[in-house]
Amino acid sequence: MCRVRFRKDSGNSMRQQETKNFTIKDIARLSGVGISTVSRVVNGHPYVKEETKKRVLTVMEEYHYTPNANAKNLKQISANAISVVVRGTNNAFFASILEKMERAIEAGGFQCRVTYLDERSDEIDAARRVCNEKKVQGVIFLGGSGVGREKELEAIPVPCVFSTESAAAANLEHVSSITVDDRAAAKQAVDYLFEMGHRDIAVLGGVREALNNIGLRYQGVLDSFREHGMTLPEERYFTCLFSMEEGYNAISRVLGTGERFTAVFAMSDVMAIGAAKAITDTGLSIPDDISIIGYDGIDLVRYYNPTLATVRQPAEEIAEKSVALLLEAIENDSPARHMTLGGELIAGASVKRI
Amino acid sequence: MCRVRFRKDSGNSMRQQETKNFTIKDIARLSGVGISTVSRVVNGHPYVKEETKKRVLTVMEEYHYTPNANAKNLKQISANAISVVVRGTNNAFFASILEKMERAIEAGGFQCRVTYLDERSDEIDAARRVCNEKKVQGVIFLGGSGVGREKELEAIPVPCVFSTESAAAANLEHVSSITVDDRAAAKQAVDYLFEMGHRDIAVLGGVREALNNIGLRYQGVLDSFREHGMTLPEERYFTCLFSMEEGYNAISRVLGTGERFTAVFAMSDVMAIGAAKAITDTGLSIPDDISIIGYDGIDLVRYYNPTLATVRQPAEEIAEKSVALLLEAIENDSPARHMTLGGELIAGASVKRI
DNA sequence: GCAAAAAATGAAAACCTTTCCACATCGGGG
DNA sequence: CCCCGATGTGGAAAGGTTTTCATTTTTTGC
Repeated sequence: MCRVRFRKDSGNSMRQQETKNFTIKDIARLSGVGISTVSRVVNGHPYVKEETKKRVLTVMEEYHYTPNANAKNLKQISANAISVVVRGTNNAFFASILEKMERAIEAGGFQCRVTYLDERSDEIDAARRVCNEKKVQGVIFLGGSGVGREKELEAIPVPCVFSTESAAAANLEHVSSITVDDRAAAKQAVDYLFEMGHRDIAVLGGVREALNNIGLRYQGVLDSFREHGMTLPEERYFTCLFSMEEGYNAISRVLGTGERFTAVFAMSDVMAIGAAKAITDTGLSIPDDISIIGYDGIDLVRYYNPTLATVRQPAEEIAEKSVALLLEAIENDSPARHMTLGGELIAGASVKRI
Repeated sequence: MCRVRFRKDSGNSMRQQETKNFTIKDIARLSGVGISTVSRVVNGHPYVKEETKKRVLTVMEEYHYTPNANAKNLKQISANAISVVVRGTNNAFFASILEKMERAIEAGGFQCRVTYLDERSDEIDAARRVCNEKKVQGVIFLGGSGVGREKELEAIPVPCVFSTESAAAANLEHVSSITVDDRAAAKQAVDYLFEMGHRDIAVLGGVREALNNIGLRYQGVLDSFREHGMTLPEERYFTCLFSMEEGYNAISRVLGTGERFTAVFAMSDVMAIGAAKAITDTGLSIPDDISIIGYDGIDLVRYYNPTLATVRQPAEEIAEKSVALLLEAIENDSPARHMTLGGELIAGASVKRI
């Protein structure tokens, strides 16, 4: 009776199914009221007689009515929502920040709308789209940089916060940023290795570019080497992508050639885990033969064997501050701010004093 | 000049920013053509003079025009899209399936639209909403069961596939399913432990309910015990949630009481990792003191120390078959099918023969 | 050159909702 | 009894797009 699904009886060409979506109009007709009354019921507005409301709700229930969010968003002006644009799914570090952001945003009385970006898509484009469509009042970019794109950012009509990427557009009045001092944090990691007596240190990282996190972490590495009166030989920097598999492959390859070093700094924990496995698979021991320290501070490092040392990026604080800054900008029209947080060295059984 | 952002000059109450979204109409006016022409340019339809097209594109570029997806979806009938409704983010096993599904869907010439569900939301509701709004032609439920909700599923006007959850609604002509034989797969894991000489086996799993995956895996465990002429003592079944932390806590607690066993079967790999760390933190060795085998076959098990034995659910095949079944149902109107796949035992250094 | 076919274009309807405005009903106070 | 405010209700416009249909322009074939 509430069946809404038909198939064409023919069995030939277009077997597309015909569907009838119940609209607010149908519900209005079926319950003998006007569409505005149904709308009021749906949205819990006052000034609907109790009896009418009950009748409409019954009909809605019976016909499985669901409001069409497209039409709603198309019409509605203010949604009290914040959008988070995340670069890449499947990233444990971002996932943990995102989770905390969601909580903070909801605690602030806003809805949270997450957009996941794949490699192909552009974050500023995505943000503009979200602003247009969903009528959000602020945007957080998680893992996007927006560097050199001031002109396009200008076209975004709501306050923005760039979170975790080092180089946010710093000269726009509506664009704030929260970043970790990657250079100092990476230096901490390498300092720690030196402090533990290591002299032959390898670095596992990504492609070094001047202004991104990787470049900054690399600078931090160099800082530490310099401060200890040494230099990082180019053949001790191994480039790979940020995944366990890539970390594994990179280190396996190197160790396979007979190359040896006493410690590795990996620019992300997942890389570090891949590297760690490569080391043990080669028959070497962590930390007896090679020490290893990662970067990020994902949960997993605590559960790995041995516990991995790392430099923790303060996910909690990044999330909270990002949201706080954005809410402030939205609610008090306060100017853009740029905050830098510090990393925290987390010791672990993966580093040995030699 | 292409600035579209203003602030009210007052500094007092409503500091909401006023925005002007450029619409297709604006672009039409600004480039001196009709709106239908702009629409054709945007969507790459034929029958637009090269010159006109160029002019419109220039204007679009200049004013950062982005089509409003709400309006688009509101109007558009057929989108050639498939929706995947995923229960829960932050699940490595689902993430790997999802990734493969996305590829398969795009290879099949469809767009893939992912909806992530949090604990609060209902998957069938979400699916109905997606069907209404986005005009998708099929739905895959990743990790949803739909059991006992035939009536509601009937209201979904497109073919559906339930993926990975054991108990899909089996009597609807448009609802297919792909599942793993959890009972047999779990039995394999425990059989393996018996085969390796273990007699004192503990099980780490979730809340057992008759018809869900956990319940089936539990049945498989009992099957194995029975076949080996033994029973699983109730105090050897530890209930916990599916996370590293919970696995760690559960096993730590037990080991802390001095309780001992020679092997653990954990009903998910993340649990197994937590458990493994709890074991080593207690000063025991894997596999010398306690062997451990997990379930799922996430990538991480290969990189853990020691390599974790597991029963791999064939993620690749689950994804491919799910999509294939759905495409078949969409394109050939073929009837619903229900497939069961097998698990694959992956040996690992975490299990020792005793 | 001319007719007809093909290409190019624009106007307007439709998609589903919210919201504004107008109207109706109903007590109660004068 | 009348008017008024409060309460309840419906009609219609608006929001941005796609699509159909009609119309104009261009090309093609003879």
